[in-house]
Amino acid sequence: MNDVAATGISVLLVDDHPIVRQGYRRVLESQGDLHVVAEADNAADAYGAFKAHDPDVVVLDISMPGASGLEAIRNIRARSPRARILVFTMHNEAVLVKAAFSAGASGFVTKSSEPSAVVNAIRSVARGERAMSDDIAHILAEDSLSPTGSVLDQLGEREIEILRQFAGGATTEEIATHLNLSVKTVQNYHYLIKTKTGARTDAQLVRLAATCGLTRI
Amino acid sequence: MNDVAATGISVLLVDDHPIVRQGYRRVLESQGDLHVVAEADNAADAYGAFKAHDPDVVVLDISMPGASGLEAIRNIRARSPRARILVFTMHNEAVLVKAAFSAGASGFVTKSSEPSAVVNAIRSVARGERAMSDDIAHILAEDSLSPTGSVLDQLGEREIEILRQFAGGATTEEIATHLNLSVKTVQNYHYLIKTKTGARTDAQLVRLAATCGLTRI
DNA sequence: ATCCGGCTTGGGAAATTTGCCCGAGCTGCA
DNA sequence: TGCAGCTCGGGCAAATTTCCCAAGCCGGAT
Repeated sequence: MNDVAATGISVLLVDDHPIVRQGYRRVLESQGDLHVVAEADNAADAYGAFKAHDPDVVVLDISMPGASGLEAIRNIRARSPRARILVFTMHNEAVLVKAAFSAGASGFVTKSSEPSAVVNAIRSVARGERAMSDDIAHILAEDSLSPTGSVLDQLGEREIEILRQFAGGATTEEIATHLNLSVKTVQNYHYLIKTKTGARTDAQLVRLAATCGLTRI
Repeated sequence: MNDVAATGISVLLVDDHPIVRQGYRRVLESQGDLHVVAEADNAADAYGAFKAHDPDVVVLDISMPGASGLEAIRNIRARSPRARILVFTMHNEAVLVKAAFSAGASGFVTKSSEPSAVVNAIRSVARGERAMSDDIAHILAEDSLSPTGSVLDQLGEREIEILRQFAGGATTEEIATHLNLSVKTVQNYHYLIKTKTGARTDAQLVRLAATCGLTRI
């Protein structure tokens, strides 16, 4: 491996919003040492782009249609354990953060962070360090202290993803398509989530998701 | 800068993610005719910034924490009816689009749009035209409904009451009992409300009720 | 090595709800 | 008088939800 510090840091941007990618690209490139060598707008393309360009850092938003972003992380890491992945998203739920790290992410930064925090996180991750924004650290700290787990802790990763999409207004079929599952499976998850959380109504489910920060209203 | 009209279009950016604002700013300013004169990261500051800078166009994401973005639109328009507001968000639910337009927005563009579509929308809005991205036009076309009013204006007294209880988490039977109606009638109202508002999902209904202040979450 | 438990994925079948059509009573209004 | 709109519910096919079950997989415990 050559010296990253001398040549700069190559970045693969993964986000489903074209304009957002454009913006990030400009912000990162204005730093001088960061170079966006490729972009992808979905989890499926992310690994292809990674393979083709072998970037130092992958910056990706985990809230994408198609396969879950967590899926993408595992995907990339399974084939390239050296990969450095920085999750960059608007979500800040403790369960999500933990899921991302255990999936193999090297860092987790929210979009509420200052641009400087984001670029510093990219540099940290490129050096092989772990990185997270202050708000994430705070949330993880609180979480580790609280004896009463959030309701979401009872839910598996898939369940959380489905709950998020459901609360966001997606139909069962849309979720099935996004996640490449059968409608039947999504229906079963829907039911499972309700029983696990104790919600007796779809509306209660949405409120629950909202109060847990899974969705914004 | 003497004549704004001759020198380009001044823009106020409202989005709660600093990095995202940075990115938009760079994308817009690279166009030459667009100038970001101010930014705000919440609905409350948006009007202050508007008053201070009198921009030609306000570009804002309605999915912000704190006060609803719709609130912000109404706020600005109430005091400055000339204001041109372009909603720029990742959401693409028909109910939200209609709510935004009836709140006084001049345009609605999703973040899935190409950057060129976004800047063109800004130019259109600056000229006083209405603008929306193709996906939004498609969604509204499908929706193909009555000329607007606030979404709640289409609903009768009973419908609103039932929507409130439903969004609050009540079961169909519970609502029927509370209001002394047959379950069948409540079911019919449920259906009616969905078709009238264009909500395709119970979750969308809850979100709608929440954004209209019918229920708190 | 083996077993256990949990996650994920779906089948099946009964129960319930939805989607959409309908009619009827009531009110206000032209 | 008549129309229009809200309120209330029946009917019925289609879809969804509700439960229960099974199989594969994986990680941890024995």
